[in-house]
Amino acid sequence: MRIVFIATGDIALPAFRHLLTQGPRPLALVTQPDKPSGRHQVLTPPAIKTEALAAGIPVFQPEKIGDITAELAALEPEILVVMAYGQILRKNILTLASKAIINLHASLLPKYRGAACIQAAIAAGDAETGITAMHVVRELDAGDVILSRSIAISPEETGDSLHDRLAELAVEVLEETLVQLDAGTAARIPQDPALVSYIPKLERDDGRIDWNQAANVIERRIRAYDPWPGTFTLAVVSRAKGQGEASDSPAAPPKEKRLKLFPPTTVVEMDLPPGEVVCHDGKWLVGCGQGALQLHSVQPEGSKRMPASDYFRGAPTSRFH
RNA sequence: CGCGGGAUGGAGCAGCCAGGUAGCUCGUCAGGCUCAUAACCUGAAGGUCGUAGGUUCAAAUCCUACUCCCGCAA
Repeated sequence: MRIVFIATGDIALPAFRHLLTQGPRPLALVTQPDKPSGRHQVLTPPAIKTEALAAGIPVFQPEKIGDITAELAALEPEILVVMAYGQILRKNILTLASKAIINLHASLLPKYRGAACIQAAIAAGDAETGITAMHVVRELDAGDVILSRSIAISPEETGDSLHDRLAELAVEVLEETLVQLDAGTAARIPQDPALVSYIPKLERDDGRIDWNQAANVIERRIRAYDPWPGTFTLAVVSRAKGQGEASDSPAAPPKEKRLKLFPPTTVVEMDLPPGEVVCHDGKWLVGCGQGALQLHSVQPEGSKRMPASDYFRGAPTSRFH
C-alpha cells in the first residue's frame, strides 16, 4: 500500500514508528517547517521529522501544504494518513490519494472536534475518550467515521498521560483502519450533527484559573492542561519588608507574580472565599466557587517547581486571583 | 544576540537600592514537657552568600565577565 504520512505532533510518533517497522513503509512524511522554539528561539525540527530522516524517509516541510501538491501527486499515494499536522488541507490535497485520505483524531467523534480534544475530555470529567479514524473532508474533523477505539480516563489522568496512551491506541486504530480500507470493508458512518462539539485551540492564557469555579472543575482543568497549556494563577507577593521598620517607601506596590499550578490537587469540602489561601491541618487550601482546592505542587515565576508548603513558607500569600 | 526573573547552612525566603556582626519560617540533632504526638518548651550543629576578577579601610551588598536554573514567548 502506498502511504504518505502527514503529521507534526508527537502524538503521531507511535503510529509512525509502527509503519516504519511493520509497514507499509511510508513513501514520505509531510510535516510543519522547523520553528523557533525554547528560550533562545532556536529553530527546532518536529521530533517526527528527525525520526523520518533517521529512517531514510523523504521529508517535506512546506509552508503551505498546497505548495507541494505536485510532488505529492508524483508519489501516487493510495492513502494519506493525517494526524496532528496543524494545517487545514485544501481541496487539491483532499483528492490526491487514489483510495482515501484519513485522519486519526484523539476523541470519540463527533464529540470534541478541534485541537484541544484531549484536554477537553479530562476537563469535562468524561469517563472515556479515544481515537477516531475518519475520512478527511473540507470541514475540520467532520468526515465520515471509519472506526474508533476508546479507553477509560482515570481520576488521576493528566493531559500528558492521556496523550501518551492515546498515541499508543492510535497504533491499533491505524493498523485496523488500513486493513479495512485495503479489504474494502471500511465503514462510513456520518457524524450525528446533534452530538457535534468543537473545542478551539488552547492558548497560554486559557490556563489561568478562575477561582470562582467549583473546586472539582478546577481540579480537572489542572490535570487536563498539564503540561499544555499549563495552569496558573496570579499571587500577590507581600514582601513583608524585614523587621527593620524601613517603611519610608510604604507605597512599595504589591507585585503580582505568576504561579504555575501542577496536578495533583485535591478537592476539599470547605467554605472559603474564592481565591483566599489558608493553611489548615498542614494543608494549603485555596477557596473556590464551591469547595476548596488543596495544592501540592507549584512553581513561582523565575523559580523551580516546588512543594506548595515550601512555596508558602518563603512567600506568604493570602490571596490568588 | 527575542524579552525578563533568579543563585544566601538540608528546603523555601529576607537582607542588596542608600557597603560596616549571617537573619526569618522550617528541617536535622540533643534535652525537656506529655498517656501520647507531625503539638509545645529549651539548646546545638550546619553557610566558600553561584564562579572569577575589580573598586574600597571594609563587599552578600557597588562594577565587569562567566556558569547554571527558571518565567514569557513557541
